[in-house]
Amino acid sequence: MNYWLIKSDPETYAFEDLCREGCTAWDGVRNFQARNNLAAMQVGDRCLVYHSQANPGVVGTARVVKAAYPDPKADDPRWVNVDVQAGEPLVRPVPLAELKAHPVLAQMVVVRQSRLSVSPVTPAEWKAVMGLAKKPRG
DNA sequence: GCCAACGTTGGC
DNA sequence: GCCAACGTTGGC
Repeated sequence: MNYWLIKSDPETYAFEDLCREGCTAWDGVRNFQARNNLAAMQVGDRCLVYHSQANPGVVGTARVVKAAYPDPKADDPRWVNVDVQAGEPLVRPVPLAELKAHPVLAQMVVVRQSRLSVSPVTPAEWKAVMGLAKKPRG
């Protein structure tokens, strides 16, 4: 099982929207690197859901329930979607500033390459984020 | 609103 | 194939 981070602008589609829907197609990715990451996802993989823009940070988790398939809205079938199911909101969201300040998490792909919308997460990074999410304060 | 990083486009 | 110009994204 692998870990990933999927990014969304909450004004467009927030984690709360995913929780309300229960499950959604993660679509609209038009970047090769992000596409390759989507294509590598397997059913059962876990995702951190990250909000960009105002208050950037990790806000919740999700699970991959359907592996990559062509994005019906794309001209080119090589652009793919996956379906994800809402997991749990983090007890305390972890802001980007805390990722940057953390010795392990500062190395996360999303921190180093802020424009990449789908990125891999290592088990150690996942664990560290979950640890921070349980702390009452940074 | 500004700027940096990055991707894409188009001229050559 | 190179590179400058331009557009987009995201953090601050």
